[in-house]
Amino acid sequence: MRGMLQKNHETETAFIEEMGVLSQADDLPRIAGRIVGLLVLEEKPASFGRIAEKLGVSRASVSTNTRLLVEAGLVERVAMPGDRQDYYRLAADSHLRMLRRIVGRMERLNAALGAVETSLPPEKAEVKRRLCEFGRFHLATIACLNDLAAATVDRINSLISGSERTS
Amino acid sequence: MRGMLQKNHETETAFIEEMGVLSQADDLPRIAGRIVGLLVLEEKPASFGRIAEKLGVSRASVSTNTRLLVEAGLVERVAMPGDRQDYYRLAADSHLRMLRRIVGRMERLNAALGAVETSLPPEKAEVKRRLCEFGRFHLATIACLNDLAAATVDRINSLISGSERTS
DNA sequence: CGGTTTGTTCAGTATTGACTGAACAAACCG
DNA sequence: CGGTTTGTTCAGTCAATACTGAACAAACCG
Repeated sequence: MRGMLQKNHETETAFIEEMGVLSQADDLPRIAGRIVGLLVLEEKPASFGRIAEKLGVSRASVSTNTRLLVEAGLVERVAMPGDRQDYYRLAADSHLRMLRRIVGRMERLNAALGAVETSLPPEKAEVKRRLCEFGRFHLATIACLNDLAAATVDRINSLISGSERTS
Repeated sequence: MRGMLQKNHETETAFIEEMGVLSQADDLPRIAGRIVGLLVLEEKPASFGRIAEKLGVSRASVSTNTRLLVEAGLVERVAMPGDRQDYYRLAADSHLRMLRRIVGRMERLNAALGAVETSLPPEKAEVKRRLCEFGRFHLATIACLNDLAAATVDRINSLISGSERTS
């Protein structure tokens, strides 16, 4: 039984660390990703102090990274009545936000791509063709992800209307 | 006219730099991304020396990063008859490879996610529900991207069979 | 009020890993 | 063979930035 719990704990930290690594690929500090990972696994909103303690990081880091996450819309700050501490939980649409971040990056690349394509002299037909294909591919990916986002919005809406959020 | 060319050059370097930044989000050094950007814009396969010169980086960096890119399947090393230098060009399916890298990362996260979900005690129903939704979302995204990949494979095949690659 | 708890900010440290230079290996050339 | 060109490798440097500690501000409590 003890072994079970230990193993459980290990997989949890593994998951949290994995989220941390992943976050680096998303222009976010590793701690930010670990916070997200922790919040995914938390039953109730987690207090500022709890986050610092559980992850073993300074309060400064918690402050900075929660701010980043709230700005990115991935995490929500919630107030607990009768407690002065700040509490945090995953945003209901955190998936969407992550998706939108990816899409945003692709769109930025696409803009640079379009600019260079139009500024290219006509004799570079082969390069133009390649750029065009590149752009087409990106647009297809963006469209695909946007569809997914729309579908997810629907799912969330139906979930929320179906059963009210546990406060 | 001179201004045109200048502007053209600026957008090209802007594009190359953008690719460099993007590559960091893909676990690749910035120079690797810049090499890809350069190869996108090159009419013919680019020589080892040309890459180093155009990007203003050391031969060591070119060597390391081309190796990374070839290993990742994003770039191909080609031989030019009568020239001892190595030449590089974009892989025909470079888009796909990038896509697969993204999918691979999502699958890795999904594995950690599944592990923690099964190891979780039954009383944490809310967390389980959240994890399940998270996983479902990832699976949907992966499926979506795989469809896109399949479609792209078709496009490439038809392109190749339609007009032979200009050597 | 002073004292405590909580959160922010910022200067400084520490770490990570990209990038380089130099030494090396290999293939060509005279 | 020596000399040249090309590519690789590796130790070391450098830069970017994540993270911390400490000083600070703000809100609460006695």
